[in-house]
Amino acid sequence: MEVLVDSNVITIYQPDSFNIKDILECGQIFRYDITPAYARVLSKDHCADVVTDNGKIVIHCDDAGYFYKFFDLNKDYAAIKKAVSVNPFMEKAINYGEGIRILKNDFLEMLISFIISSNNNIGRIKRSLDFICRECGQNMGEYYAFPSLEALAELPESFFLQAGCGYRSPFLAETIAAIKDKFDQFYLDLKNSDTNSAQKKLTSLKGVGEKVADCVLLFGLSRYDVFPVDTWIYKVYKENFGGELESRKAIRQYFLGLFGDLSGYAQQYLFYYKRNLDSKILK
DNA sequence: GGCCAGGGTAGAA
DNA sequence: TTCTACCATGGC
Repeated sequence: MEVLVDSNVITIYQPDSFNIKDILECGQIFRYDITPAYARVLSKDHCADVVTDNGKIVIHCDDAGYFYKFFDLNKDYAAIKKAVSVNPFMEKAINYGEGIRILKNDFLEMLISFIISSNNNIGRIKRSLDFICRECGQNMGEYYAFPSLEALAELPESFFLQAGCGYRSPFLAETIAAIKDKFDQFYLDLKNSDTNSAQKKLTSLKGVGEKVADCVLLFGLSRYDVFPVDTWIYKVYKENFGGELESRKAIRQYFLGLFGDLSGYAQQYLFYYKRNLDSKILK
């Protein structure tokens, strides 16, 4: 595909592996609106409007450099698909989610979002995050930014309860308090750590277990040698990979052995396909 | 009205 | 180290 980048517009001619519906609805992002005609995507304090016409994709945004990276446009997804297409089920999953790209999203936003995600559903996660941004994020005119860490640190636990975060509210308040004065160093530490020790550092935060840490690593730190095991992955392992393992940790290791450094991509195809298949969401 | 959702924590075994 | 009970909340 050919990508043209202007200051506020990105144009993709003959797109390959880019379908905005697949990208937004595969569970990696919670702040977006989508209609058949167009989609609005929010990340940190940025906003992009995506329209598809005649097989050409046009992205109007506030910072084309940010969204060129965000949409991972400098990557060959055809090669990734070929590599993770290890069996007929994977072929079907990849065919279903052919337009998926793993977004390079904001680390802090991913950390907060996936703490909220635990034992929760995507609809409620979206509503909680929307409330938090509307009440606490900067008003950008047509949308609200994700709140700064300083703004988040001002919020009492009761605010998160009001946002519908339930029993995760004290986890959020505690984790925000723990990182607020050392965020830059914490972030640099993670960037400079191998994936296993980065996961350990993340799980030391309240509300962050192995699965949430894997999601933060995948979507917020561009680590692809991870494999978040949620309820859908557990199901697809049991029902479609003939799995006899029981623990999430063992299932994670099984898939890491299968997909290696491309595990994160494979996981997204599986999650999206299985969830939509079982929920009878047709394309 | 019980089950489920992009699970994690604390305490017991 | 692994197992269990419990955790808010809304949609179905």
